[in-house]
Amino acid sequence: MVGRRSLKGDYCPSARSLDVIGDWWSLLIVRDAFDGLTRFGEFEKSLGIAKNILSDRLRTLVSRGILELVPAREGGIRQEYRLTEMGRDLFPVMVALRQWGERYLFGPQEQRSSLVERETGMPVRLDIRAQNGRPIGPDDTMILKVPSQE
Amino acid sequence: MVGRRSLKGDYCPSARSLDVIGDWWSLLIVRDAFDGLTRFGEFEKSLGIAKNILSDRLRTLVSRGILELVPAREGGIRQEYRLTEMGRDLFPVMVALRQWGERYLFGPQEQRSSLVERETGMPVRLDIRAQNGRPIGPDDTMILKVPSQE
DNA sequence: TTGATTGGTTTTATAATGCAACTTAAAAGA
DNA sequence: TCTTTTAAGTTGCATTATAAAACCAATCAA
Repeated sequence: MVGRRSLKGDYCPSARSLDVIGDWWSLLIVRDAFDGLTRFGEFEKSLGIAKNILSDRLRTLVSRGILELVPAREGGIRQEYRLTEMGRDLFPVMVALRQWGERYLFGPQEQRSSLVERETGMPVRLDIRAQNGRPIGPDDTMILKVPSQE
Repeated sequence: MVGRRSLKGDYCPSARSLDVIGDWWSLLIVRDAFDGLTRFGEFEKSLGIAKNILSDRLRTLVSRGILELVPAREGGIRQEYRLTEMGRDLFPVMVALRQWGERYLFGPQEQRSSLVERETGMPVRLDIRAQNGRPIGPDDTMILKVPSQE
């Protein structure tokens, strides 16, 4: 590899997002962070990731504003990795990935973790709607490219 | 690398999804497919991806059921890559990535492509709701792990 | 039927990844 | 206080994935 082309300058927001969080590990770390993990060792154990890679990914996620390094809390913890607002706003991405995986990557009887509303225990729903609230699919939409890109 | 650990057996649907589409290129190819691209050369030109990598990714996406290889359409086209239903169902993932990128990865005046409803030209909205329709965020939810995982 | 285009494969170089061993500093224990 | 343990990395090396470019075969246009 001579160096991956950056998509920072791409006019497509999806492309820029993937440029920032589109590698193998970053979203898995974010998933674990949503799940309440905060410490280096917790991520390491949960993901089975090599220490140097985890170190690099955490550093990158912090530098990009998705995680922040909180110096300490109580009881001897040195530092914690916590989701920033930017990181928490990846919630819809995680939910969308989860829904797709549930539908296509599990057998009918297969056990899976599930995301539920805290109060009711009912599953969470994600849907795409037009401004008027009507649910829509890909065929109801189109991409407006920026002029210079055409 | 000695071979990335597969997450096929993970109980978390997000993890399995990332195992399938979590590499650098796959979702970019899917994005282009949503945008109407179907031919090898179109993807190559749009993404600036090396041919061997594109070839490998397309083969993988087909083998996983996200794209399908349609033999021909009209006028001597050899073959086309088209989204399957499984692939089209990645739409919410793409929209979620797009919304996040729009919010955090563009300057206020910066040009960007936008996803709009075809009929009205109005932007598309994505939201997460409880079963009763109330919009909710990450703090309103929790993960139910499978028993054996605990 | 010749030349160009499409859709790849092969080859080779380099960057990313993973593993294991090592380091450092803080926490816990005696 | 001094030692031991643990957490959180860093470093070095082997391996794999990726990229670029050259090559190749089947179409397609003329």
